[in-house]
Amino acid sequence: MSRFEKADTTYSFPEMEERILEFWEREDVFAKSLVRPAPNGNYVFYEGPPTANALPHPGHVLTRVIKDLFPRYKTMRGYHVARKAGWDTHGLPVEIEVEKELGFTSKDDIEKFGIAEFNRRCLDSVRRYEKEWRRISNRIGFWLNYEEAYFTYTNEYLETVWWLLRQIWDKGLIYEGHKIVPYCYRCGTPLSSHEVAQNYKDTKDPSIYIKFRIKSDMRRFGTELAEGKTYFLVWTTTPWTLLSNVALAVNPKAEYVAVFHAGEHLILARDLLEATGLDEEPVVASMRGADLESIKYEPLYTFIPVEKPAHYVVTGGFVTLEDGTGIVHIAPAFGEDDYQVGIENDLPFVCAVDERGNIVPEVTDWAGKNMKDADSEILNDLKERGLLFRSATYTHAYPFCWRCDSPLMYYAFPSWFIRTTSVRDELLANNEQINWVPEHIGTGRFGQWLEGVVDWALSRNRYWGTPLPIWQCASCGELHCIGSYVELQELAGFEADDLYDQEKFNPHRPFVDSLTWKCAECGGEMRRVPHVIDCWFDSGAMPFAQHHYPFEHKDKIDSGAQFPADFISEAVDQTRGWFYTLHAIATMVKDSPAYKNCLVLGLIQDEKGHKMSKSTGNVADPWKVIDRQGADAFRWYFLSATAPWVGTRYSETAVVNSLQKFLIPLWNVYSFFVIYANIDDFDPASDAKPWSEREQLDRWIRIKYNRLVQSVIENLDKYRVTEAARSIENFLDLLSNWYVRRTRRRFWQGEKNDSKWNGYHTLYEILVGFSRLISPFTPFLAEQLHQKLVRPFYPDAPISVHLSDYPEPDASVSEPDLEEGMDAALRVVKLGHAARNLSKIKVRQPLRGIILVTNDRQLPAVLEEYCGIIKDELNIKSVDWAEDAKDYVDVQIKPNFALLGPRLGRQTREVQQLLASSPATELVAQLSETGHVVLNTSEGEVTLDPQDLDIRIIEKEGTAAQRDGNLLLVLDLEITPELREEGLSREFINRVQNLRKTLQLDYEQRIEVKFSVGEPVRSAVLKHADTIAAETLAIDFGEDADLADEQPNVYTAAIEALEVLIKLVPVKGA
RNA sequence: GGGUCGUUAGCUCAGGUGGUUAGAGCGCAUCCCUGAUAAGGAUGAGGUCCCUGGUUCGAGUCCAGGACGACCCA
Repeated sequence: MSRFEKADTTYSFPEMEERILEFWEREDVFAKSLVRPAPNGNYVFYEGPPTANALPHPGHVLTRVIKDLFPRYKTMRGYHVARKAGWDTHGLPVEIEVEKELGFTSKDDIEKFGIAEFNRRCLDSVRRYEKEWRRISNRIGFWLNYEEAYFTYTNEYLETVWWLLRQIWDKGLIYEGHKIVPYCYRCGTPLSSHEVAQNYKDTKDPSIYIKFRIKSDMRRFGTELAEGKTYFLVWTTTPWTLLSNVALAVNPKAEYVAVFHAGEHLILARDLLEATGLDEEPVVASMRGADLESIKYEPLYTFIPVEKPAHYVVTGGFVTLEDGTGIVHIAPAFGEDDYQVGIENDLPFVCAVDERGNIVPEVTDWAGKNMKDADSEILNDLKERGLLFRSATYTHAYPFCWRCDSPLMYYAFPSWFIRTTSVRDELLANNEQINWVPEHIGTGRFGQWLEGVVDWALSRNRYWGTPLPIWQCASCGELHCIGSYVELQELAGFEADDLYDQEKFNPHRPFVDSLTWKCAECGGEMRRVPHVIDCWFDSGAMPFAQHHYPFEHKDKIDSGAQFPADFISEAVDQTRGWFYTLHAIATMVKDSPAYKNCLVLGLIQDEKGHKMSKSTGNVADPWKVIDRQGADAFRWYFLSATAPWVGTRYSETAVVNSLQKFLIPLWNVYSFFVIYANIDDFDPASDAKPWSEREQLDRWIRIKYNRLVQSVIENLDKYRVTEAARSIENFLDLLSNWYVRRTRRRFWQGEKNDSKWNGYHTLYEILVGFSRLISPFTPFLAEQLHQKLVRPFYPDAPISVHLSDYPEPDASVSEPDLEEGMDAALRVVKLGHAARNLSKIKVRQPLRGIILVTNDRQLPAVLEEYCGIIKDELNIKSVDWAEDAKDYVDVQIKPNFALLGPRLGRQTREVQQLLASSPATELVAQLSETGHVVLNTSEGEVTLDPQDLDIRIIEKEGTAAQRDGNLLLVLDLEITPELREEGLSREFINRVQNLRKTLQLDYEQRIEVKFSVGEPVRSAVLKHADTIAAETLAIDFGEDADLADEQPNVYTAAIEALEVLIKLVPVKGA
């Protein structure tokens, strides 16, 4: 009868995991973990909502592994971790996905198709991907509360977003302005930077130099310039923007000159004289850019009247001297820099081109023409007026629309902004309260971003998103921001039975666009502005919106129960995404950080170190590895391989490595335990001896285990995942390769004695504790151990390992002598194996002994109790300490640099040389006689005390010796006839054991053995017959000279080129 | 163009506050162990610690400049 379920060594981890998933589902384990007693209160985790517009890739799996680790850990440590799932459902990425499906190329297609239906398709798409995300999240054991997941498109969520916007509105932080965006006039849509980056092409544009005639008095720069024939020379590649020119910009620090050319004076940067071919002309004046500020010039065109002062020189650091003339023409409608300059100098906003790329009617000469087509006509006009200095063509990289290949234009769109610049100080102050892991993100990437924060461009000219809740009066321009559905209903007076059922009331476009009311000021019609908002605002609103705050669950936020978060974690690309929007909204609305600890993950790269992306097609499918190696292997790889914030090169081989390093050895230890516990019918619930009565090795592994618990908790509390995982690996190595290895013999003993029972109890307790310790890391294998080791014996135990308490370190577990001694023994054994290797004498051959040499006076006493283990492990008869070290070692003396360096300074090097050139033995003799060493240096005598010297022992040439620091081990290589016979008998045992294994005999199967072999093996085997019989479980053992290899049950083997015949017959019923 | 991180063995990565023998795992070679082992152990080969300069008695480590790579932002 077996108490423990057999643990095959040919085991499929993925299959085991599938069974455990079923078990979790059947028993509803996650739900049960949520209602566990939580004496330590809440640990708040925010799930950063994935945008459900594509399949998850390995990077997402990493994020989800980390996001699972801490909630599991904290739950087991007595916290309640609510962890609502969430999905980011709005936004351009989703729209593009649907546009692709429907084969759309422009916004017109969407409007023809119908916004309502288009939005419905967006929702369908999101739902579809959400299923895939749930499937993989579930498979890797990422526990989240999907039952109560938040979706950013729901009425509840959206209402909170409106409420938040209203709070920000009430603070006067929302305004309308212009945003320069890359824009395709054919598709009628702005493009995101990602789209722009897809289609840069080399293109030919006009390269023209134009003269702007100066109106101001230039006399102060020289009398020659007073005559009115002085011009600014300006370069541009977009003649059509000249229609919208309102200023010229110079670099205030650069040097400008006026040159005389063809009867006129031209002003440009000195550095660009040669590039414009004016370097031969006489320079009549020179000035700083700053001197030119405010100088007025005649506008080239006056089709559009300006309502503010314009057409003068401004200064700006962005003006470079790399090409052109060092004087830049400014058209605020058509460039980011230009727009900023316009704001800073309060310039008028002139826009001579409409949204379709055509010249506006006011420009009577070219009204209705496409801007590009107007280029040449404008050129001709300037030429006729004598204002064109030179024209050529110019080849440069320029972005084109990735859909229709039209050249993009940078166009100033009316947009709504949040004035985040006015809360910059608060953003920075709240950032101080966040613990960033790694630290540099907080001060670097994130902190610097906050310092240079710009106003948040909030609106988007799109369809599938949270509508901007701002209504404007068509007559007087009065604005109103809506903060709740009730308010909207009162104003707009629509019918809805249920404001939270989208069948009855859908706050999305197009319905919301139809709601209007009379302006309170003038009686005009209040209409909604047409925009939706940036979907990043949605995700940043999740701390509040996931609870429909403040309309419901007001207390969760106000009491601090679910705000701010204790922990969030996403990849580094979220720095300016979710990390920022969470922070900005929380700061503006609550003047608080939104999260206390933020673990920033590196990006997962492909095998060549490049970011995985859909467009390059190097995205690995995580399912392959999960199906083949299992989720635990995947998880362990991410958690142990490298620091999570360092980008990791991902490959299946790497996952296999981590499987072999951790999961397989652990499985083997478990399987070993099960084999012997079943043979001996071990009952874990039986009485265990107190630790004080157990063996050294048992107490030692418990000490190491206790240290492990301490280390894992310390590291996890600091969010140091890799360190925690590595300490687990190191412990497993000690458990498997020292504790189990050294304990095996105890389990092999035939009778059931205390020593054996102590071993079972110890290994059992360690394995059970270990399973809890690793359960946040590898939840499946941990569960397997719990189910097989604990549940059958302790009916009252939690039904899942994830419902048990996390191990706590036990301060009373400490035996410094034991720990030091065993560690030293390990060190000696390592040296012994190394020495045996050098001597090429295998461990099976017993040797007389080892001689240890050290100048550590404590070591012999420390090691005394552990000589038995050393002898056994190294297969030697004695461990001796050398009385006279000189026979085995030489001495090497070096300065103790850490002490002598600061004291001697420059002399250090000379002392080093003197020590190296003096015979070490003499120095040692001097030291033992006088207590110090005196050296004659060029700068006088130097006296060195023992602590100033680093005395090392080194092995003499030609001995089978190995050294580790100041411990040297010498192997006695002489093999006496007795040792030789013993060695041969062990060879024989090995052959029989190999046979047992080949024949797949049960571990306890008794056998009958006959053998036939020549000398010298024969007499060795006969001499040690009793031992051989005992070791191989042979109840009948003897020589049979008549064996022949054709006979049944007779096998051949070889010992040192000598053929051995062995007849092996299992004994029935024994 | 600005910012952040990185560059250490064939590969993947460790190397608080500077201290003279730079480590681990994988891979390779040789050997050992195996009555838990798809395992494990040992030894070996394999390093201009990206380059240049500086600080220092002493630099993989600190400073400056540069090269290359990745990412973010213009």
